[in-house]
Amino acid sequence: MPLDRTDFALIALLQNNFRMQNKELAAAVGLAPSSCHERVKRLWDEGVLLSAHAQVDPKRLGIGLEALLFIELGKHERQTVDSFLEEAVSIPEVRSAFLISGRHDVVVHVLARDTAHLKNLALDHFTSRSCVTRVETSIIFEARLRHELPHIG
Amino acid sequence: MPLDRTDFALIALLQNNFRMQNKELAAAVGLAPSSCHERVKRLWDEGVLLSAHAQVDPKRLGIGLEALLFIELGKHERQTVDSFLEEAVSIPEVRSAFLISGRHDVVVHVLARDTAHLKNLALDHFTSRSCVTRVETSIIFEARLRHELPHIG
DNA sequence: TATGAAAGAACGGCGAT
DNA sequence: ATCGCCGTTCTTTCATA
Repeated sequence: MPLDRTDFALIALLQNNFRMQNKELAAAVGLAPSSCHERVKRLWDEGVLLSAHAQVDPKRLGIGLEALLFIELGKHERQTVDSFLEEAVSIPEVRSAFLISGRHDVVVHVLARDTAHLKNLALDHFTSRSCVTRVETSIIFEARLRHELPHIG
Repeated sequence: MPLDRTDFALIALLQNNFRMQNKELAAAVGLAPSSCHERVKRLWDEGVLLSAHAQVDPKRLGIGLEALLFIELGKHERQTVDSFLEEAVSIPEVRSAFLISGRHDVVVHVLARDTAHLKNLALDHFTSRSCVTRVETSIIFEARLRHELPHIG
């Protein structure tokens, strides 16, 4: 049940490149393909590995602009907050939504074609909502992502 | 070169579930396996598909806490900003870093074991840096992610 | 471009160590 | 828990329409 060094190695490899085949994986961690296959299967079965996703070039989908929306909510009741988050993430242009402590209540990462599209997005889906008291929009100049989570402890 | 309806369908499917096999994919878009295979290969060759990554349960890696750090920089010269971003994303606990317009300069998404770990992270890697004039830390209560990008236009 | 068939490679389960 | 074996399945190429 506890993960060992080999498990962590496999997890790191698959986070960085899920296209790797079992044979390569096995070689990379110094295991026979069959043993490696079994370990990876166990990681799926135990829920350590949750899913896998392809990453796509946003430009090729017509996305020319990304932004963060910093949102303040008027009410902080559970119902209000939950449904706001739920509806936010159901908007296609929304990539992620974070409910946070501090000055802002929610941060939303959105993708848009251009500034006109972004404006409509902000106005139609966020500024206009009754539970939203304030929206601050920040254009993303550069985004750096890391796909590998640290293993702590 | 331009993407058609089938390409978009394949892209959507692979973003949501990269574990899908070519055979399933083919059935899902109504194509023979060989035709489907060729289209997916073309998407890789043309750079529409960039990479694929496994998603891991953070709890299983000892991560009990996520936070956003809102950072203000003293200098906004290219060199300062670039190297700050570069070094930020090279910290294992950093999941993403965004250079943005507006009140804050950089938003960093970090993962930590607990609040003590988060404190050290903030103090050692961010507050202490000479180019950083201010760090605001927000705990993430809830994070919602979407893996499928919208196709616009 | 899409397809079906054929060759090649990988998967996935089993028994032994 | 690891390994090698082997039948099954999928991938991948190619000739054809």
